[in-house]
Amino acid sequence: MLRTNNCGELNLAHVGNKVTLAGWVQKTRNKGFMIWVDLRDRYGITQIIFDEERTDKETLEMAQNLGREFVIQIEGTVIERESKNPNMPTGAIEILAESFKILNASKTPPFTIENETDGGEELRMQYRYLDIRRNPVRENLIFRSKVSLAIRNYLSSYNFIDVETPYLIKSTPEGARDFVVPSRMNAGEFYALPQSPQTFKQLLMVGGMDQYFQIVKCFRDEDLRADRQPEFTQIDCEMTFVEQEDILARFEGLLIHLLKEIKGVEVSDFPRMTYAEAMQKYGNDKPDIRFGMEFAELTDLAKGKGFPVFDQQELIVGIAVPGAATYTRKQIDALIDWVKRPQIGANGLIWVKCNEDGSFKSSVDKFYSQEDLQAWAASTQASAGDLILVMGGEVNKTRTQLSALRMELAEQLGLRDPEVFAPLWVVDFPLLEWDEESKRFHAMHHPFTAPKPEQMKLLATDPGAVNANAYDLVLNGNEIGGGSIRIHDAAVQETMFDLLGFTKEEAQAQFGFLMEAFQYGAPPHGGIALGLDRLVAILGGQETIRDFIAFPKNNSGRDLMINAPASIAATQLDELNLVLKPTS
RNA sequence: GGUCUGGUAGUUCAGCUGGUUAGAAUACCUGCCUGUCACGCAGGGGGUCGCGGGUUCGAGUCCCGUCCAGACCGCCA
Repeated sequence: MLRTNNCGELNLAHVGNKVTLAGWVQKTRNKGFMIWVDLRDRYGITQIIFDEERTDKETLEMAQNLGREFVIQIEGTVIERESKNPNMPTGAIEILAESFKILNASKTPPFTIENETDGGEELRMQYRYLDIRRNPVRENLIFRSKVSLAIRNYLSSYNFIDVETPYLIKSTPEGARDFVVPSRMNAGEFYALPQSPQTFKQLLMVGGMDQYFQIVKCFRDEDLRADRQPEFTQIDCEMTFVEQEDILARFEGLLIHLLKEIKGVEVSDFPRMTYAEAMQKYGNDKPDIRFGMEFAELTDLAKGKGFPVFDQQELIVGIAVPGAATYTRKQIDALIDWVKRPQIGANGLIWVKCNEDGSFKSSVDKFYSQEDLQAWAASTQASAGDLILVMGGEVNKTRTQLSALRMELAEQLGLRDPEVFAPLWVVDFPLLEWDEESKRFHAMHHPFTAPKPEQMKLLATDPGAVNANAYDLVLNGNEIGGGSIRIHDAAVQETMFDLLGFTKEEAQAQFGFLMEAFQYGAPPHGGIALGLDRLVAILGGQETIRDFIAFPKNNSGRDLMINAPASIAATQLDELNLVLKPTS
């Protein structure tokens, strides 16, 4: 061992001990007569002291030349500090250096290795190994490891078996774009990296594994976001001989366990909300229910009162913003501009101030009486001092727009407290979703999701109306998991592919193996997959997942550190039977 | 594919309606300093203002293009 102790554990009890420490030079403070060196490792910082009287001259001179991030090994004695630092765990002691060795010098790092670094995102990603030396990033990774372990412990205690599934699989047209890997041995053919181990976990159920889980990388070749990476980690689970209730109970238990274990927070009995209800009350299938501002439909109240803008709208819907009646003209105009941005795309925003004296002041006073506005206030559950904001238009669009505004206001009003956790289940998702562009149905969840048994007949007559036993686990406005009861009957699966526009041949070519498996005694089964990156970030009080991933990719899907993706040699292309299209 | 914001010292940023030699903080280097711990003090070095073109007597500043980065929309079964 190059050390007898780490840099975070020594205290007054160790005074007099001869120790050897190794670590990085965090900082040196050179007073001439004395040099202090803060030595850092994963466990903490210990102050090393060199001084004129107690250190030999040569060692002292060598210490003058130590730079930030040098890796050194020092031998010395633990002594009590003359002036202690109560802010650090090792602040009562220091190491009087007798000798030290530079294990490796360091160039001056491009940014400071401090909790509050001066480095920007790009630079930090380029030198991720330096960023990981900083406490916040290191703690996030340790936090992730803790969450991951708690998940394994929980699932193992309920007899889930961890099984690895392959990464080199087959491309399918449904869902996200695949990352594709050329096969050298099979000219002109390609593997795809899994978007999820979906079919494999179902085949494990057919194989009698009964309860499976895997903490597994998944790959989707789609554009990135703060909470989306092209490779991400799922907690993938599947259970046999279960109904929706069983799965919800088990995974509600998992989140309860995690919140208690990791955050010391007690939650129970997650609310259930149907998809339809979520859309109606929050305009969103992953509502943040840490705060109110629920939608109130004002269509009947606002139409036919001579306000031409509203008279022709399909839906008129409002929210009451708590305590915002004091907003100035300027603040309200800013909100109106905000919803008019192309990203939101609203035409406008009507406002009503609920004055303390019970009267109302609105942007549509010309068209609506105080009684009308009173009715709006009652409907939106606005009280004195609140500001009612109302939008109108086509149903889905308007809900989406108002939902974005609701989230923005919550952000502005500080209602999204990262230490408050409000989980819920959104259930009864539609099985299919009509896609205008391709003029066909898409699976809302995925093509293996089972229709609700009592609605099976509807499948032939009105497939768009069929719901599924599909559910999402939502936490603080983020979808952290989703799953369903699966189809286990070959004929039903075939019908499903048919509805999704597959020909028999296509279905056979792409998923024949699954439908064949279903003919060998496939048991009823269902499951769920939770996004680990997102879950960890939210538990850690953040919504950007990058700092919880050791080596994340940037907005354009690049790894700035290793500079990937990169072109490959012509010989490699040859071997893979690939020809590059010349870029114009 | 689209919208918006940004790119100036190693780093994070300021630089107004175009006008002397482009600044601050921090980091770095040198010296001083008898208990520092965000040490302090004095001094110093450090810039192709992303790149290309244009307008102008004059461009970090205005215009066009382009590249890069970030947020978002589309997309993400």
